[in-house]
Amino acid sequence: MRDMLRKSGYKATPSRLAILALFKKSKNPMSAQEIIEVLPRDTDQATVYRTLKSLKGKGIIKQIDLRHNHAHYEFTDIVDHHHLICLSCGRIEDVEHCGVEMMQSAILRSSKHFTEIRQHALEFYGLCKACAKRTEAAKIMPHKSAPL
Amino acid sequence: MRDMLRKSGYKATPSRLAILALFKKSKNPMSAQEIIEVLPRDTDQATVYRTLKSLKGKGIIKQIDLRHNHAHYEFTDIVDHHHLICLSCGRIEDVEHCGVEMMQSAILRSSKHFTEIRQHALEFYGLCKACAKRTEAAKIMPHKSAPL
DNA sequence: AATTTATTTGCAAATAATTCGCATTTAGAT
DNA sequence: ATCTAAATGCGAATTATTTGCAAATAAATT
Repeated sequence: MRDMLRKSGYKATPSRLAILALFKKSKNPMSAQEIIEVLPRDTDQATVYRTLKSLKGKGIIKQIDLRHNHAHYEFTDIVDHHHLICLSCGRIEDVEHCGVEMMQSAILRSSKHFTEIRQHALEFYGLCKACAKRTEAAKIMPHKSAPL
Repeated sequence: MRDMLRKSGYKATPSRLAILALFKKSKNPMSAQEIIEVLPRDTDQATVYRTLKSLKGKGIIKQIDLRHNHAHYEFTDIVDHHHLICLSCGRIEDVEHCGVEMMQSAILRSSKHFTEIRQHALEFYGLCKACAKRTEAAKIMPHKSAPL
């Protein structure tokens, strides 16, 4: 962790180490607010936002869009993966090994204006089993910070 | 347009018709602010946001994540497509016919908790030719409301 | 170990982005 | 032409994120 920060040209401060530790152990993407709440109360929100931006800039974490009205972030794994997100309860499940990389060269070849793809985001929105069961297809009651 | 709204159970008001017209003619995803600015000054921002939410709820438009710090929306086409987004200048190009639908049944089969996929989002972030040319690989100067 | 300095932090206040309550208006049904 | 539920405008509230600046501190240097 320390080294990871130093190699990126950042100082290894307690806040940053704490935030990185959080990311390492959390299995779901986290929002800035979630991090602020979980963190021992001595780190200011400005610091959290600044840290997220720095880490994102170096590719240590990446931003995920869950269609809530704020950003989520997660540790950048070796294995790139994507997400299944329940439209009703917000539950998240990882999807490993998407074949998207294979599409990229084909996409670039047929693109008028682009030469290079550096990242991609792929999320699936649907219903988890629990919600599908208690929900007649049409009537979805989205959770508090949820989409639809 | 009128019918589209009525069939969805909404009244066909001038604001809504104007917003739908905008979506129909715009080739890029639009943010709430862009819509508010372009619209003749007699539609309130609250109305715009409410309309976006309604249209999104019925699937008439869909929300797109461009990693700016606000949502974008675009008309839901018959042909589903995705986007190439330039990390440097923000330029957007459409990508037609992604093969993602074919992945969905495989994904559901191997999922522990999900039974149904209703939507997906797939965006590619990279560099357009112009930016790739004037930018030494490492130093990207992101545009105002841009990511990285 | 003490000193130095460029980074980083906390705080408080600013700016964005989005939503809400409520009185008034209006589309579309009767 | 009348009625009514739905939609709008307005202002104010919330939520999300960013900024300026003085004080604190990690790590390089002596």
